[in-house]
Amino acid sequence: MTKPNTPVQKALLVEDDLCFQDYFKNVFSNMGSQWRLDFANTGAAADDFLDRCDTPPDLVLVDLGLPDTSGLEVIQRVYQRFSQTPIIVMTTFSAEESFIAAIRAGASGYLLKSEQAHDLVHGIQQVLQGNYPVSPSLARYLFRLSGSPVLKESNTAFQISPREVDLLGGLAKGWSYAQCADAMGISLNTVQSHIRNVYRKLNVSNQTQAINKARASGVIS
Amino acid sequence: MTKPNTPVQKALLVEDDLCFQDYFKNVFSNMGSQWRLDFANTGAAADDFLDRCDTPPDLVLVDLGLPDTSGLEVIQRVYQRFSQTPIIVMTTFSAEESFIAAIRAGASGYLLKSEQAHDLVHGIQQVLQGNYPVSPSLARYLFRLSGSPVLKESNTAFQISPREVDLLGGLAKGWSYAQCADAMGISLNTVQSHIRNVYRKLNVSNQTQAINKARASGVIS
DNA sequence: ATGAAAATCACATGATCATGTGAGAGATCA
DNA sequence: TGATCTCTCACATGATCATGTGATTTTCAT
Repeated sequence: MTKPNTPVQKALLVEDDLCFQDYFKNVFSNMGSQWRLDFANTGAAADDFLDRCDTPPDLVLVDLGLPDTSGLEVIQRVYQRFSQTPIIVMTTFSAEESFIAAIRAGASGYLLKSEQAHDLVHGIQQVLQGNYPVSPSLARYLFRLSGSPVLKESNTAFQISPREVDLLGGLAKGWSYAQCADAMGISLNTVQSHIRNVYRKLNVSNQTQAINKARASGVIS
Repeated sequence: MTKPNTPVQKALLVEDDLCFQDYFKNVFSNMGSQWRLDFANTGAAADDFLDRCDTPPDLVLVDLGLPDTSGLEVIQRVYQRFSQTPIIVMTTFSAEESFIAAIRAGASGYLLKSEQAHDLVHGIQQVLQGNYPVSPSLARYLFRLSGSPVLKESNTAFQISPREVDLLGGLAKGWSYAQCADAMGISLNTVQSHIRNVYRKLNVSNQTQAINKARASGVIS
């Protein structure tokens, strides 16, 4: 498929975890063809890079757990600017809800970081060939999704409001409702009201599940 | 310092995260001298390796977040067997409590995984030269510690039992007490009994705090 | 062998959380 | 303008969690 003298292709990795940056240097060294890897630690850095780009990148890898801005926004901006560039989403957890949102934002594939290195290589190569790879555990989810009533619920990509994020952040630190109420300057009743809405949006029924799901979706760090 | 023809030194990395294993291959390739890296995914695998060792390893790196057994136990066994071998502890988070315990168990240094690669190289080289490196954020903690009443509290290195770890694992997944009880095959009363002991050991007063502290100490992943 | 710690259970009670219903003020968008 | 959403609050109730006291068995190290 590839000519003897393959030109260097360039990829952008939007990822704040240094460990994972190095991991991907390794993954790309096993990819067969020549690759130049650029890194962006934050959404802002990714924007900078895209501004300075004269030619579209051949591949963009986005982590959904970025500190400053949602990885989804990065995907949207990349897609708006370079609609032909394949975008692969990666998350640490199996965040089913965010999958739908990521694909809608323009992602071409969705891989879990926990995959073995050669599976990642395979997934990336599939994207470059025009396919839409997803991790096995997500594929199972999609299978369940098709034609099931679950579709409607998960279809509405949830939107957690700023105050709800504040609250989740407090709870994630181990604060009680009363402490969160104090810190946020609202009443205990209001905290419970927010929690009720968060649980509905995330489709969970206790704190830990909510925190886990919020983390998995990149809502909180 | 090193002769022109430096002999190959061998290091053991006790770490279950594949990503970090790759990261360390990279770190060691920047170390200057020749290194042979061996890996152990679990505490049991580390024991196996040590049994088969004819000569002591030149360096042991231990992750405190192993799945089967506490990293502390690995440190103790390495120290008992090869008291001259430098042991470096690594954790993802800044776990002040476990620092004291790790040093007592025989560790020579304590580094955070979030450090830059060249800082890790530097820390490792310091250990090999007989120094006791710690990450900057931990150094701050130690400074605060000296001569402060905090010492007594953190001095009591907590030891979470296997069953307690099981329970924390279930809770971290978002399970209720009843679900944990079912999964563990014990009564709800026993779950509450375990929780009471965990809270006392970790000095916390709710689930999220316990999970956070357990994660930070490498008790659960 | 004696003490310490782990693991198991019971009973009990107050605190906190989860959930339901309802409602008013403000912002935004069609 | 009406619909929708966020943010705020109140009242209420059942479920779950946090904590105390006490007890038995097993295991493990001194």
